[in-house]
Amino acid sequence: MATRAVAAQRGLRRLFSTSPFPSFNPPPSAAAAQQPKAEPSTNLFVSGLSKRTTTEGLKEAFSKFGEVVQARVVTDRVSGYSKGFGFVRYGTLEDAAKGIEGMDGKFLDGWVIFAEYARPRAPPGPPSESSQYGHNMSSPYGRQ
DNA sequence: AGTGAGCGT
Repeated sequence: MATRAVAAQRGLRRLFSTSPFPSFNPPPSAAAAQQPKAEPSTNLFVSGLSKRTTTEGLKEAFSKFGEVVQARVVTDRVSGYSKGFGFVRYGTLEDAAKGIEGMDGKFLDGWVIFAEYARPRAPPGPPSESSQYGHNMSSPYGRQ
């Protein structure tokens, strides 16, 4: 038997084969905490990247399926090494969809990569003192 | 660390 690499990703799709109780309805709020399919977005989250994969390599790989406006491989801020995942932004939603269908589960630099719609980075909030990094060089004033 | 799931400088 050949070893097959099954892309299990993060979550498992639970299928409802048959309803044991036809009188009852499936729980509406049971799995409503998370959408099975991410909302269409021009931002793509790409994981499973090789440590050797860089931003231009990622952009070149995804540019074959659409116009990549912005691409970035997330690297450590201190060392500068790749964390193994990155983000790709297309110009349109359809190009983003083609990019996912074209690159998800494919190989890049010897590693299987996973492409999906990325979540919103951060909600546009008011100027707050919240800082994810050490220094808090806040300039709350002069902000429009 | 060469770390291997994940959502960003």
